[in-house]
Amino acid sequence: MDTKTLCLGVLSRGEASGYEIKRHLEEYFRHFFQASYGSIYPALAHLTDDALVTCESRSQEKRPDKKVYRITAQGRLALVKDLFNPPGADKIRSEFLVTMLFFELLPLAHLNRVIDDYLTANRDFLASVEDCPVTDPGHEFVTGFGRAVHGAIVDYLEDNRHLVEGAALTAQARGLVESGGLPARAPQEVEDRHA
Amino acid sequence: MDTKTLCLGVLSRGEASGYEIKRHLEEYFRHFFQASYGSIYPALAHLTDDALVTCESRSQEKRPDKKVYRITAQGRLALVKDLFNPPGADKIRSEFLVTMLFFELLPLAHLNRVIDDYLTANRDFLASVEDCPVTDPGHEFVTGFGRAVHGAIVDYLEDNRHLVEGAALTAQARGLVESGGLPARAPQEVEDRHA
DNA sequence: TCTCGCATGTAACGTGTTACATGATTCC
DNA sequence: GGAATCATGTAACACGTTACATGCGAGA
Repeated sequence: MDTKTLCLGVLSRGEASGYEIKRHLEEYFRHFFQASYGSIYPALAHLTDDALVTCESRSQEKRPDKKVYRITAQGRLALVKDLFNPPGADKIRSEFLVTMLFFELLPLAHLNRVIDDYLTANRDFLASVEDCPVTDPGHEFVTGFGRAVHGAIVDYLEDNRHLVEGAALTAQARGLVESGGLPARAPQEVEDRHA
Repeated sequence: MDTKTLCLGVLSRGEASGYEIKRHLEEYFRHFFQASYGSIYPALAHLTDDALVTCESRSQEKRPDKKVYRITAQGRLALVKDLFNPPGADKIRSEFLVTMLFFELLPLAHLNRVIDDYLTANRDFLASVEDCPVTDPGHEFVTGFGRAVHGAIVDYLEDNRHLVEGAALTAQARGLVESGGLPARAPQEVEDRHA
């Protein structure tokens, strides 16, 4: 399953240009599949070669030409075949979690910022999902899934960021003591953060 | 951030061979970063070229030689530098969710199976996490994160699989009616499933 | 004027996966 | 006898990202 399948899927619901497919993917797939023009346009070219889609150029006034793609009968068949394969395990790559795993190498202030940013990104995602009208049961299911996961992430971070931040704080305080600094204020600061 | 960083991270906690790094990554990172030998061994070779790690061959009796890698001072510096970069957004690719989005192209029985399998995989993950002893705060945080996310997924699927399964069922029943079949038993079956 | 949205594409590059190749030991 | 674990690596292949290249119109 790759960008080609995604394009076929979008086209199975109606004709579209490469640009429109990108918009569509951004709206519905963003949180579990990413695709850039650099993968969409080559995918569309490949699908056209294989006669899984047809392409019609429409000249527009005051706009660049638009290439409208439509799925063919063979394309629908190929899509169903592909969807019939048992889906592979989710592939996840989270630089955030790698950073957390090695948090002891980072200063507390940096850690705070990284966690704040990650929380903000997740909250933004949740907010953006609310504005998005649901079109069909598949979309509703997938959107709800995203809401559930990102909601769980936000809750978890709010309740458990102290695990790493607390450890980073003590490590930092220890460092200050060893170097003759004054660790006295630091614990107070963290109390404020979470008050 | 790539496999090289991961290897440096593991080595920052002690010497290890390529094989051991793989085991370690599987144990701690599996749910948010995957790495195969095909990426680990070349990464290690590259790190050695850059003097970020050193490599020592140890001959073993009754075993193939082992190459033990150790991080250097420059390696530690490179790791910290890398960890200091603001982590990029999580990259997720879920074939399962793509399948759900286009569920209307699949027969109900197949849909049931796919969802059952996905649920099983998530429950297995949760169970395997319970057996895994926690070693440090970073590990604890990251493991708890995985538990929160996969727990939310299991709960969501249990409560909401009817969204797609119900729609698939009505679509299938409509198809049967149109083709002159007998749709009468199907609704009963689904009642049983979720009883 | 400048940025944003519409609109299409390519080329270089990086990175990872899969399959292949080898080989001994231990446990069932 | 066969599978699993320990152990290392390469080569071909697939795939995707990023930056680059081009160009008009509308609105601030």
